[in-house]
Amino acid sequence: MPRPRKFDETEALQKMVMVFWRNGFDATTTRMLEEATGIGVRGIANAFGDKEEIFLKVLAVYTEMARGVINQVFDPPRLEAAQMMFQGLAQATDDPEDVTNCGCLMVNTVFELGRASPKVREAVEDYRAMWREAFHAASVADGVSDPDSRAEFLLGLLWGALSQVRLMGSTTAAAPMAKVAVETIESWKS
Amino acid sequence: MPRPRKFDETEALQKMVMVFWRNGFDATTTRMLEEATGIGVRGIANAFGDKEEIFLKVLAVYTEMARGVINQVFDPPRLEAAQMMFQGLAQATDDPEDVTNCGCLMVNTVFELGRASPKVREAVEDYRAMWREAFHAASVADGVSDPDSRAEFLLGLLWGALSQVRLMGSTTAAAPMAKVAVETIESWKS
DNA sequence: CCTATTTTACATCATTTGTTGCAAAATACG
DNA sequence: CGTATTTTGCAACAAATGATGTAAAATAGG
Repeated sequence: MPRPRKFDETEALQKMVMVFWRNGFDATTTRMLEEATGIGVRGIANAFGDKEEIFLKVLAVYTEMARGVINQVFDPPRLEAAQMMFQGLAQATDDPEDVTNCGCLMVNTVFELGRASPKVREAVEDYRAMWREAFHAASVADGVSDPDSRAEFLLGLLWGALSQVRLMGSTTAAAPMAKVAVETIESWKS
Repeated sequence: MPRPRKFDETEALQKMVMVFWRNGFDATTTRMLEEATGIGVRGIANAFGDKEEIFLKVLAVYTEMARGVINQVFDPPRLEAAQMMFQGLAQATDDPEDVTNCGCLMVNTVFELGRASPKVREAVEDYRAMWREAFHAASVADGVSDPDSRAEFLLGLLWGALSQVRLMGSTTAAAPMAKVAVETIESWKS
């Protein structure tokens, strides 16, 4: 009985992920979301709620994207997988418009919103927990001592490297940090 | 002949440094600057210019503050000084209102403004160059090989650690990264 | 075909916020 | 004491922008 939607929800969400990823929360205007999705403001608000609700849905999509990568690379969970993550992170992208040169949406979000929104903070914490667990499982699988601390350290190093990417606007900026990360992990083995 | 100012310029600037440091550029409103300095908007604009000009002056003050610390700690320039920097960075502050728990104004600024303002970006680059040179001089003084890369790496690690501070809102968040930084530098010696 | 229900498009509203105009106030010099 | 010049405070302005009201449009079921 109702009039059907003219757009695909998940497709629209993915487009909005890119907009927020590239511009952050504040700098993303409703007009930009209109242009990116082809949907009017009213339609967006009708389907996804207000700006914060949209952003939370965007963060959820982003988290699932990352979860997919993690599940793929950390199968089986190994420290080598962590090394691959760091190496891949610092790999140069040919396309200057590549969104990965914007760093990580979660890292950037924390800097922008800080502790302003509890729900956003919660989403970021969940995201961090996901990575922490991946690193922890890898540490356990390779039998290193004190996997808790190792995981925490790797998480910090990852976020630091992503900060560098955002700062310089290029994934190559993380190369020095990635290099030492790989060497450090290597020294943990055996 | 002119009417004299009711406030001290450098004192007002230092107070504004704290406001921007704690809240960032966008979240800092003219009203907050009024409240912090006790000067009206008109007086601030009259003395320092518009918001971007104010911010640039604030960045300059911040840079000089850091330069003072660097000159003190890196005298003489030694890798041990770099180690002390990292250790001090991760030291817990008793006061939860301590502004150092907000991370580094320069790091936070890059995340917020990105490449929006060329002048701001230039100020950040100058700030980074200052630290890079300190690390470089220390590397040269201790005779390590490839001081250029070492300096770049230490700079990246420092910014990564400061990202962690901002993220978690506490200097203790940088402890794991500071620990590995100290160990890594230690391994360079001899 | 008619109707109920949702979507859509357009416009408008309300709020925030950086900026500026204007007149009064204050001081140093002649 | 008078005046020139700057500062100050109040207010209003202008722009950006997220949100919303309203009516037309579209579709599925009766």
